[in-house]
Amino acid sequence: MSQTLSAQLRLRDLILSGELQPGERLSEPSVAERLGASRTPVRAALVRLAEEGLVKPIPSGGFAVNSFAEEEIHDAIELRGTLEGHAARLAAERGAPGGTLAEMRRLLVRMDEATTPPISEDGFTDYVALNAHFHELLVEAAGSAVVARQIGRVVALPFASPSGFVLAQAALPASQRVLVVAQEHHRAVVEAIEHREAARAEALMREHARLARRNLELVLHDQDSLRLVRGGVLIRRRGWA
Amino acid sequence: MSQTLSAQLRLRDLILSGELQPGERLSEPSVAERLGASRTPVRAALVRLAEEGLVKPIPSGGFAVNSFAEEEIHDAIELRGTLEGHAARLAAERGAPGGTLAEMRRLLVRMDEATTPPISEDGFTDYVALNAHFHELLVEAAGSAVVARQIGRVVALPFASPSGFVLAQAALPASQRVLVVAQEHHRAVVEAIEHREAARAEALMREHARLARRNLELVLHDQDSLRLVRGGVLIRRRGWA
DNA sequence: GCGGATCAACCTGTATACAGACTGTATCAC
DNA sequence: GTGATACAGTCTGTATACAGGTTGATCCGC
Repeated sequence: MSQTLSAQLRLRDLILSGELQPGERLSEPSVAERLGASRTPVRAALVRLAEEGLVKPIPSGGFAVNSFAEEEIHDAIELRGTLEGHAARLAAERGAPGGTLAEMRRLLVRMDEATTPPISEDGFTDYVALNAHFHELLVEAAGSAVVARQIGRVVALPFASPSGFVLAQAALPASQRVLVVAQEHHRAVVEAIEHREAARAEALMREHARLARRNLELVLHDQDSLRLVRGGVLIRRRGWA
Repeated sequence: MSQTLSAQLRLRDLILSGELQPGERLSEPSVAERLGASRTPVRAALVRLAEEGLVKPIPSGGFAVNSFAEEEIHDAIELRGTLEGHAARLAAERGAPGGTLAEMRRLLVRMDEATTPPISEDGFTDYVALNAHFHELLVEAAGSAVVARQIGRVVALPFASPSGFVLAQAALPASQRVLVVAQEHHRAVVEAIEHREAARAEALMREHARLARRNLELVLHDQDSLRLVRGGVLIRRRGWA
């Protein structure tokens, strides 16, 4: 693996885990020393993380760890809903590849299994992985590289991703009901794509993203569950320090 | 200005003007010599152009000038429609800043003036600038940095931008009618945002982008007008070499 | 004449040196 | 005590050297 990629991955981890605090300046020499690389790959990694949004350029040069207002995350999730709705609509209008749809149906069955009560902790973990895969397949079903790229950029922020709040939400009382509804959305959108019901497919994915928005609000006011959200340390809560 | 930024801008110009052919490999030393900079800022510029999409990473390392299939541009324009629809909906739902709306209304008047028949060539040029500004204001009206950033990324490709085909279309017979319709969309979307008619605002911007798609098709089969499209040389036409 | 191996040129990825700019602190004047 | 200023440390942006790998061409064998 290249030094640049390695630096990018490890730096991302350091930021998302909170080891590097939001607002902290990331000077190239210090990061280079910490990662055991030279400045050149570190700089390249910083540029890419800035593209992702985890890191923000400082006007006078260099980068600092970014932080995110509650409203921004709100917007990012809603935007994901619109984009996934766009993808679902395209898939329905143009027809999705049979193989992709078949795989989505297989996933549905496995997600059902993972979420039949009582849901174990492993069940939740499995669900997160399956859910992520399902959303990837949805993008694939749209058959558009342009759309895939764009969705990839929104989802790069972990708390905007489809599984961002699932694990944290598992600790909350309403978790099972939310999962049931989410799973119903999954099932319905596959059906809508199969039946070429474009408007329905689009509306479903928008509503689906709303579940994440609701989870965001619940989790934000529960210090403990927020710790379970990857990158949660980067979130600035309303009326907080 | 930094060497990196300068290299980025000039390299972009070289690519969009067709001086660097699609598919051509851009080796860092050759580009550096051509631009009179060293490899370091050239490499940084290439990374950013790759982010924009004008340049594509080669598996074995380095970059080549990218090219775009007709379908990709189709998809990019439709995606822009969805995103601008999203922005218009947000503006209507949340309420747009009064100053922004007022400026949009002033722009409408000036665009009317630029497009009252007979439309001069200057009229078209003016319209392109005003139209670009209008679309920027629409994004501003949504009041979401996340959305603005995302739209900015789609619009970075010049043929996916709101004014991408206006100039080329000016050479076509149906140009005046298209402009009348486009301008009606502009007027209606401002009205919809003012009246908080979110669904209408969204639908209008989607339909608005469809005009660009129609222009794309017209222009693609007219070699002469294609030359007027910035970045037109990068477009791979269906069933062409 | 054609396919494969060898070799040379070139290119990328990385490390590092250097100049100019910036930040923050400590000192001095008021 | 407060504000401005000078200075030192540090950082970024850039140039350049070097190693490993890739590409393309030439030459040889069949």
